[in-house]
Amino acid sequence: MRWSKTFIPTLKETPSDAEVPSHQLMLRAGLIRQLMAGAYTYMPLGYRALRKAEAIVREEMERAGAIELFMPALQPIDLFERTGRKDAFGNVLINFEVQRGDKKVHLALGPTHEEVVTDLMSHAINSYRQLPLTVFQIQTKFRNEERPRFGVLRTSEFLMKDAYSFGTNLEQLDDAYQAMYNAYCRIFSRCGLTYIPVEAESGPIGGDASHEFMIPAPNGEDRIVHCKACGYAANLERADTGRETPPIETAANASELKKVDTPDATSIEQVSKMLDCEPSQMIKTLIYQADDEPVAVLIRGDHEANEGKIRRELEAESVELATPETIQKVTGAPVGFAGPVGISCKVIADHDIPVIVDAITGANEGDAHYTGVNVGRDYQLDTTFDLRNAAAGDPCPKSGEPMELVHGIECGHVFKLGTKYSVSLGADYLDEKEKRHPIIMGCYGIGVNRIIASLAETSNDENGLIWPLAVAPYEVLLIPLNINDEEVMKVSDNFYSQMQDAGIDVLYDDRKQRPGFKFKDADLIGIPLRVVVGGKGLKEGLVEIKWRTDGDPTKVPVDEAMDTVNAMLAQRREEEEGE
RNA sequence: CGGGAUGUAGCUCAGCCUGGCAGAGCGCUGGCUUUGGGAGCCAGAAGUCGCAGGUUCAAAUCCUGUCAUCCCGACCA
Repeated sequence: MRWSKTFIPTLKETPSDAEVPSHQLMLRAGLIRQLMAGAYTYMPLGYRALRKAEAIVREEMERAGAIELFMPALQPIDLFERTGRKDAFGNVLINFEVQRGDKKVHLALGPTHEEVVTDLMSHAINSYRQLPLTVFQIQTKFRNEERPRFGVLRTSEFLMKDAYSFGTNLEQLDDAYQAMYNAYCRIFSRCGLTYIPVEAESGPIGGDASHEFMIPAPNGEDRIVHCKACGYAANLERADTGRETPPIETAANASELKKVDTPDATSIEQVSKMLDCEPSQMIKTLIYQADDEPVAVLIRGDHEANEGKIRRELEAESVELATPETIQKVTGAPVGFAGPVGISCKVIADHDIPVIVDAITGANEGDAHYTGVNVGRDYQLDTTFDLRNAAAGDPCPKSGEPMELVHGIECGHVFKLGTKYSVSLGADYLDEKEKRHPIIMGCYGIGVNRIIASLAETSNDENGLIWPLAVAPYEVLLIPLNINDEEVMKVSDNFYSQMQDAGIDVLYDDRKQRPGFKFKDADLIGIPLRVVVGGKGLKEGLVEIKWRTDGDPTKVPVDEAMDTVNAMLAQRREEEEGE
């Protein structure tokens, strides 16, 4: 493609609305343009990259045995009512009524396609002989994000590859899941991304029934803990910590229990400021309503309670923060002054609680806290639990080594669904004994835009983007330095047609611009291989070839240049595949 | 939905406090020169100062409302 004939509006300055690197660079490199919050046009260069990523996804899906189909984005709201997800999605589900003759039809724009695909299979699958089956599609999804942000990382309309597996038993589900998991690893590595498969919320099936594929990036929305030693990684909410119950005994040097006035100080922050202490010295006493029973949960002041873990330890159906009335009843104090000393309900504590010597807690009395609170003497614990979110430095549950906190961009998710949708939408099959069973399903998503955005986010330098060959909009950027120089143009035109003939994706910068201008644009858009034809070099019979990441170009005789380019591309392709 | 910020030329921004001709750089158009890391000179085009209302002789500037965008939080397949 000739640059002069395509449409690549690069920007010298960074638009003020863009904050994260991917957004800034994609805008500046002319890959995208914003229409409104959460909706972007993919410009020719950006769309080429997107389509290359899409092609890799498609290839690997097919290699894994999945079959491509294409479902409607417009869906009847009825399907979401039957699965209960109209309420579950709430505002996120874009839905509206349209007039059709004398009827009103209530439609939704698909945020995902479990309903549609399950409905499809409920009609199309009758027998166990038709299973297992995995289908996929690559299609635009719609979600009314309450807050679209980070440019193209979180949008209300996005390209997603979604696959769904159908099987008769757990072995078939495991096989499909494993096939998808492996395909995802290949996809992300072929796209040149470093990725971490992360254990995620596993739902009703339990075990390792769900993984998210995270691209580590400082601006990622998700926080995960990661053990470098053994590779264990999990969502902050999901992650176990390898901590154990410490000895529960009163410290020998414990100070006296004292009540101090803390007027209006109801938060950890306020109390720590008023009493001039660290939040880690404090015990947060949260009163939860676990089903019908109020329970006090003790968490260190600087930690975050994890309601999922609390619910599991209490074996409760539901856990939520208690009402002010309940708190008043249990603690005898208004909200913000609860503490374990003399409280009148069940108390459970996190592992980190009993080791706090001379802790500070609420006094179960308005405007007052205790200092010098010590386990065994002032309050009693039988044992302790893992009740909080994991934090940097926590020991890994597998290796015991300290874990690090990593921010990540969620680019893929594999999930064992079980029979949730097949039951509610009546997708059954008959087994060999003519017995009816719900089909066992799995679902597997990849955000294709996020592959591109993650690359922009993580693969760049101060001059611009750096594409891997596999996803780059073009593989080679051919630059004649002076289009008024006949000799330069003769050689360049010749290269251009030879490259096209060789099947190389080449962008030909035939614009009437000064060399500096072209070099700056070249670095900005980050095409992997740059071939420069200039008057000076030609006098010695040389052209310059350089990877985007190289410091200096290699000078090559004109008649060897094509061979060199082909060889360099071939080698790089092999390296990227082999990763 | 709560908190914060910003809306002035295609882009980056000044002007607003203290009301009085609508500004600069980049980009764009034409011309000449230049041609190895975002060129120089000359001449131009380009704005409903987000929108609506109010105060005033007079509003980009002050007041009220509203919309949009960005950031933090809440929420989130």
